[in-house]
Amino acid sequence: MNSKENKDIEELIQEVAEKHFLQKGYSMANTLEIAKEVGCNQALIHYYYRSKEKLFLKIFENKARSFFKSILMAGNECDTFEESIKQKIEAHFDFLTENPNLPFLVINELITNPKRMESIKSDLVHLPQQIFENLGKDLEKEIEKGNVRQIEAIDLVLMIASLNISLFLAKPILQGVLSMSDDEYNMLLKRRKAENVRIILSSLLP
Amino acid sequence: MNSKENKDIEELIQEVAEKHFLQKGYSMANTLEIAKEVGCNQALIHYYYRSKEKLFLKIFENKARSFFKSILMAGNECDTFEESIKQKIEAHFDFLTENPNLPFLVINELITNPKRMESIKSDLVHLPQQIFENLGKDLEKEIEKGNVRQIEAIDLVLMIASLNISLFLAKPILQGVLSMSDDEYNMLLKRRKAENVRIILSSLLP
DNA sequence: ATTATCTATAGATCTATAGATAATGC
DNA sequence: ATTATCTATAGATCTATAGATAATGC
Repeated sequence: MNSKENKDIEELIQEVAEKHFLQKGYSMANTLEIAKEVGCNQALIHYYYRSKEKLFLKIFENKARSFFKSILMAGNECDTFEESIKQKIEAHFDFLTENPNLPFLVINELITNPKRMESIKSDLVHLPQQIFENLGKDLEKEIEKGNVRQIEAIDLVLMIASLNISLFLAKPILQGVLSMSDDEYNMLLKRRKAENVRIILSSLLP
Repeated sequence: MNSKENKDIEELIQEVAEKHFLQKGYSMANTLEIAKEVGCNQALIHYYYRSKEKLFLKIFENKARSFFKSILMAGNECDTFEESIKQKIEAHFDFLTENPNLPFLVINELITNPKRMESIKSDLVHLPQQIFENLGKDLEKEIEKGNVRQIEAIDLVLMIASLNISLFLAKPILQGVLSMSDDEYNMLLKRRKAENVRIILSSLLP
């Protein structure tokens, strides 16, 4: 509340909307509840953003971009290959810790509404390039040196993303089915972060 | 069409609804379109199932149960521990191949609507037991023998589930961002199935 | 007679817009 | 004067129900 009072309502609408979209996805979020939480009426959202769809896209395109980039962002100035992979995994994990609902949003929207892909595709055409130019070349070198078994960059990226992201998608399952408390869940996260590094590095050995 | 004509409309409604719920989730599926595809009017769905919610629960409870059981169902009559883990991973993977949208449905519903958990919880209270009674004990034995490193059953289950399920959740990403064709995606699946077995087994080594 | 299926529509929910009013900047 | 905010409501969409009609089984 305190810090909110000073802000632009326009900005505040976007922040609250972001929260709602991340928790419920596009179709289950609604402008009336967003307005309620902002403390304005529902029409004002349209005054600033024209439509629910435009408001969503403004948020989603940014979020999706950072989601996809998060896996490649770190570890580029490391001494050893092993260290750079470790950095990537941990940075990705930390990003997810800060954005725990983001995988749900991106996956949910891309599965239920294929048109979403079009709106973010232009941001992402360079992604395969980036993967292959950086990680792919590093991998090739290490494979040649005999430090790493034959593996494609895409498989490594998939493995990292899978092991990290699943933990955040599975939160309600872990808490509901296995009756984990918040504390237990957080402890699991911490343990899995280290485990994921270990698993992935050991799976790269020849 | 051919085989559909003979069936009960009641049964047909459930089948079509299942398809729609799996593709769109509860809130984005609607009874009018289900009726259209069935070839009846929308009121008939309520005649048989009373409400959209009741129709959904009838489907979801079954589906969720099989989703959770799928990871434990195989490999109980194997000669070696290694073989039994391999069987479990592959059986789980094959189950997902037959039910590629099921992870989306279960995860999506549990994240967006916490009440769903209540409706399936009674089916699942025995799950932790099952995990620990079977897999947990096997693991302990192997750890004692020195064949397997120290690891908890829950971590092994998480690893298997993560690596397998992610591939099916990521389908639109793989096809959209990396421009994979159906064929390429299916080849990736096949490769990953073998890879997942390999990764998991190697990660269990001391 | 009973069960299955249809038509028609009420009622809820949600987005979007028109038009009124209040706040702000010059 | 212009911009921000509000009230009120149209219009779309969807679920659910009431009541009519058709099909079925005895």
